[in-house]
Amino acid sequence: MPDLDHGDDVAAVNALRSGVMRLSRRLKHQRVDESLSPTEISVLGTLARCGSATPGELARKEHVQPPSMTRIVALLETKGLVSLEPHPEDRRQKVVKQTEQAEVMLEEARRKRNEFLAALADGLDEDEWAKLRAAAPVLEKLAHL
Amino acid sequence: MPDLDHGDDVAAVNALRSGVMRLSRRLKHQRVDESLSPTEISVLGTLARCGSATPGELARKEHVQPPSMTRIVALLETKGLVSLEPHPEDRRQKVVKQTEQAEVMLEEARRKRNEFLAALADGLDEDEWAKLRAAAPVLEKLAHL
DNA sequence: TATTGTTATACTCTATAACTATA
DNA sequence: TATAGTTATAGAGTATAACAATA
Repeated sequence: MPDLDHGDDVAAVNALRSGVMRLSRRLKHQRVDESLSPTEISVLGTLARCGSATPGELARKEHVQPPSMTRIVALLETKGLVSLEPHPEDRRQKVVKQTEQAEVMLEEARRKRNEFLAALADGLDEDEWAKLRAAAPVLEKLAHL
Repeated sequence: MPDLDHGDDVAAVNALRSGVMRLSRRLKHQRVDESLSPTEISVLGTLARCGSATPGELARKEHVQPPSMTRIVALLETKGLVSLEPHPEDRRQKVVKQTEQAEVMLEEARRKRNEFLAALADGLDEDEWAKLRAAAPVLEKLAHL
């Protein structure tokens, strides 16, 4: 385990928390699609990686409560971005899958996101950008440890 | 400007956004003080660094609208964590300062935060932790570019 | 009896619009 | 006329509690 007693780590921890909270607020407003909340986009991203998942699995991965995921999945289904199928082995559960429309949407979203971050990245030098690139997967890991 | 056309950067951008959003959700729940929202804590952190600021300055730094900052400052004042003084040169403005109680609280908060992150950090190796440490200030910079 | 998911409800945080006071 | 801050109101997102269906 990293030694958190050092002053450097204490400062880093503060910067990390503060940076994550403020940046999340900015990203929340810089939506790739006005009709999609950050969590909805994140769910679609998860489905794109995992193929499919049950509402319960999605709730655990996104760190929201089951009733919240029920609502999110229902909204995504209304928008035609996911389909719900019965679970093959357990009739209590459901299987959430992304539709083809979601794949098209994600591709478009990726393009817009890159434009936004490219604009932000104008203020970063190559070294700073490299540090972010290196930390990105660690942030993801930290998010669901 | 970093070249965002590369596949690596596209993947990093996705991981960055997704990681920041999910981690922010976790941090939101892992509050150092149940009665303090993440933005309230962030405002206190800013005041600890800058000494004092006007509500308008705080709103810009935290990326919230002025009416939201009015409410946040009012809540912090109710809790005895900030004091409001008249601006010496402009009677429209106010000066927000942290109280001694806030300093004590922040010290306690830092201790609890470190416990929480130390627990999380159990799942990271030294190399991953170093990457986070390096990226933390860049995240902060990105948050208010 | 435990678990998955849903329904009903309430809360927290933030935004927008309209207003007041000062520059 | 422009700016700093406030008041009033609305909306988005999530949580908790209670419930239904299935294991």
